[in-house]
Amino acid sequence: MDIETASKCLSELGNPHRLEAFRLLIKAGPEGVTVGDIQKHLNIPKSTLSHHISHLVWAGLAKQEREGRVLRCTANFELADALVSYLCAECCSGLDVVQLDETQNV
Amino acid sequence: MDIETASKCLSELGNPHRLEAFRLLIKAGPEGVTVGDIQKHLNIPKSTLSHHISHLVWAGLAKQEREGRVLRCTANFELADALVSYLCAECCSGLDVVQLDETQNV
DNA sequence: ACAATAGTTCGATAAATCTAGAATTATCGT
DNA sequence: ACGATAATTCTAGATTTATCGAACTATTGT
Repeated sequence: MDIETASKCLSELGNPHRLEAFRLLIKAGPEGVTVGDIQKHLNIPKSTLSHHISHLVWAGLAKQEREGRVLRCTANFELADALVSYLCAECCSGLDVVQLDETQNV
Repeated sequence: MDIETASKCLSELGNPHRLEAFRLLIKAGPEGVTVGDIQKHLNIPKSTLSHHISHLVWAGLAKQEREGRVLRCTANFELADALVSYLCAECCSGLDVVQLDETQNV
């Protein structure tokens, strides 16, 4: 992960609609969700949503695959992990971050 | 950390100049660096740099304190850590992230 | 008071982004 | 073939962002 890739990803995630959509993709796991599912959560016009999803795809953070009439979206988990690792290594002090992965409430 | 705060921070870090500047602030530690120091690294006009730094300050990611003629910039380490923790919890699978904090090369 | 240094603020321009309706494409069921 | 569903692409306007020279403010040393 270089700084150009990182800033590209951060820029794309730096939009409330896209961050929320990406969060849904991550939470959905490898099965992903359809564009329609995302729309139900975000409640924005289809064309606007489609534009945001294409941003995520362009940045490599998500991919889309057709399944009949629906398009299934999945997160790029490797890239998401690489981005967080980059931020851990380069852009945070690392004091209070690790334990959050071990357990959320200690 | 809520999603609005997170997307605000990510948006500000989603610019190569600002991400590089912020990285310098983090690496500098609590002593921080001056605006002039940052300019030497980024090699962009003063007014442009000042604009970017004000973005970071506006987002709460950095602060500035006058020391005589120079302005010393420091990162907001708490916010940086909170942002990374948020991303770990909400926006990554968490499989390959933790160990990077323990050691970089295993 | 003056000159030099460090940085910000102003102002203007160019470029990118966000939004969303309308038209279009793709697929499925009958 | 037709209608319904799912989503994209097109187009355009409004807003935001990035850039940077010029002018300005603050501080220090002489």
